[in-house]
Amino acid sequence: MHEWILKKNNIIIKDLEHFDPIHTFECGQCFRWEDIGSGRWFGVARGRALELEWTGKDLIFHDTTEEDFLNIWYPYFDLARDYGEVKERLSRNDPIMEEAIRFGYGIRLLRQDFEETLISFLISQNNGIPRIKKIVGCLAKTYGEPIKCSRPDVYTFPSCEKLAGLTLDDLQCIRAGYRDKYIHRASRQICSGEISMDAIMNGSIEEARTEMEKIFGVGRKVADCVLLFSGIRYDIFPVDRWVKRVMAELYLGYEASNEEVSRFAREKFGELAGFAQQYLFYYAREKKIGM
DNA sequence: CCACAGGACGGCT
DNA sequence: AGCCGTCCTGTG
Repeated sequence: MHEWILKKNNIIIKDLEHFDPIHTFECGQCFRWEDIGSGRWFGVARGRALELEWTGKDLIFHDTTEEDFLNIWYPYFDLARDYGEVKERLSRNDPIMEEAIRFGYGIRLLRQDFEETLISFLISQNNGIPRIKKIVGCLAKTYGEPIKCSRPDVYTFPSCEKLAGLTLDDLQCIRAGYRDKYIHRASRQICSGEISMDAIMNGSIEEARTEMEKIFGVGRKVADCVLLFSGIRYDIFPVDRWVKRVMAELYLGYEASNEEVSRFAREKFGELAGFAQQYLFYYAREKKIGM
């Protein structure tokens, strides 16, 4: 447990290591955090809004309660994990990974809400990050619940229950294109109980993937992203174009199939494969590998 | 005007 | 089981 202090309505973790908001929020795992300047970021997660400040060594949670800090933000930012150990184990005998970690040293894998992660990554397919953020923001604004906080016009991410009640026509306004039918059917599948959350949460990796891929619009890539970014499992290595190219250039020497890249990485990085994927993804984008 | 973007579906062989 | 045309929309 990190030491923290409560000062007025703010909670401060002093001298936090292995964190940088740019690395964490810009590594492709989340779409609702915004740089508002002066080291501050504003985001919405798990039905709460938060203004986060990073001084370079202290992390400040503005206007929050101890209860929300402990129940929501501590797990959300994966603060219980020893990232020093993760990095040490990943970079042992691996100078490539050591270099990648030097670039993205402040990455943390956020434990995001399952439904939000699912819908967000359905939207992500065949789309760039700016447009994903735009659609997700519009979805929240149109169908989420308003949140009272320091900033105006802030909304929760709508639940699948809410989305399941909408028609395709209702979804047209978010401009998600052909993905709107994925949102429509997927949210209904989640609510109807057709999808076994037990298989996803507690099954083997094969069982979890098979169950995820029953969801309309979910293929291997989206399934793996949701399993990783909602904190269900970490021994998983989502392969997209970027990761495929960075793996070809840094490790394999040739462009292997997604399946082969994923197998190779899971064998090499084991239970830390998910962390390795994030360091490599961030590194690939920073170094523009694969453009 | 056309290519293509951080995929998946569905129909074809 | 693998290949490939197609899918909305915004941006270059």
